Amino acid sequence: MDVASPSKADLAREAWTAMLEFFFVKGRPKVLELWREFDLMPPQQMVLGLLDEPRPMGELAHHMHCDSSNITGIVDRLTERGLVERRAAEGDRRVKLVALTDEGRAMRTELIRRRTEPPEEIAALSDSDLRRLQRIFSSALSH
Amino acid sequence: MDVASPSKADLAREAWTAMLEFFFVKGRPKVLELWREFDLMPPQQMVLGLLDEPRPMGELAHHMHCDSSNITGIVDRLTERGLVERRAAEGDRRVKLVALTDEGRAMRTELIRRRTEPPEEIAALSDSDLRRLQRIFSSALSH
DNA sequence: TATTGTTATACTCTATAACTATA
DNA sequence: TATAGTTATAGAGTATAACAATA
Repeated sequence: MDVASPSKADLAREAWTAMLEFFFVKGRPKVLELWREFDLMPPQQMVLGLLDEPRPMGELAHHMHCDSSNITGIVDRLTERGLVERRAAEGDRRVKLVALTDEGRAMRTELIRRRTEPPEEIAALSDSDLRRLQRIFSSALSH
Repeated sequence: MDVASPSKADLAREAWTAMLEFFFVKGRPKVLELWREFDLMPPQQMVLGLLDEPRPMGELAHHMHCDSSNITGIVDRLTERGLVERRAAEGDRRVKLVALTDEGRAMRTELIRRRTEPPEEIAALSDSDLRRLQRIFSSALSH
């Protein structure tokens, strides 16, 4: 092993470490900023984000990798804020569909707009870098 | 605006969205896995990660972007587990230094090793992609 | 007076287990 | 019996405000 040319595994680990640091440490202030701006904790933001259409409680729990009992509380709080409502599902009366209210839909749109605003360090990259990132992570998401 | 060549702002937003999805949605199971594996919640992992050397409570709070009252509880729980201890700081008796125990140091090493293991989707990238990622995010971290 | 860290309080998230209504 | 969702409970994270010890 040549010290000047690290193994591929080392290279991957270095790159991964830098990315973790960027997203989970340097990016933390932005998470806190959105939390305060919308007065929505991350799990509430996640539920709002999932509601592109009405979805059953269980489906929300599945996508959030948490127990469905948590979803009850999260949806309760979103309901108290007037952002979502529970509806009956046709065909199975055990199922409750969570649907956005008009206010919830407006907040979801604004939240997504803010969440997807790239930070300066990304926005300033070259077209070549941006295209490469887009390709790498779109591909990673479909694997 | 040509539909086939999106503006740079759009390109940046697309790339950023894919990255957010990859790290915060697709990556969530790995976060939960480490949580269970070490029985350490993310904030406890973060404190352990910061302790490359003994640090004052306030410095931990600063790096975690949270109130110092939270650190009291987190350090209490790490102390009960025998992973860290509070020490007096020389020169200012108000300050308490949080230091790893031997057991804490061993767990920190293992935790960092596991955290920095790149997922398959990254490990499988070409050398060229990996080098590009390394360059982009190292640079982003120093800005 | 100002700063460091703790305590008190309230709310949210998280999991597990027991429960209700429905299938 | 099995499933969808809720309730009960306990532990952890978060913030704010009030406090003790020290500077």
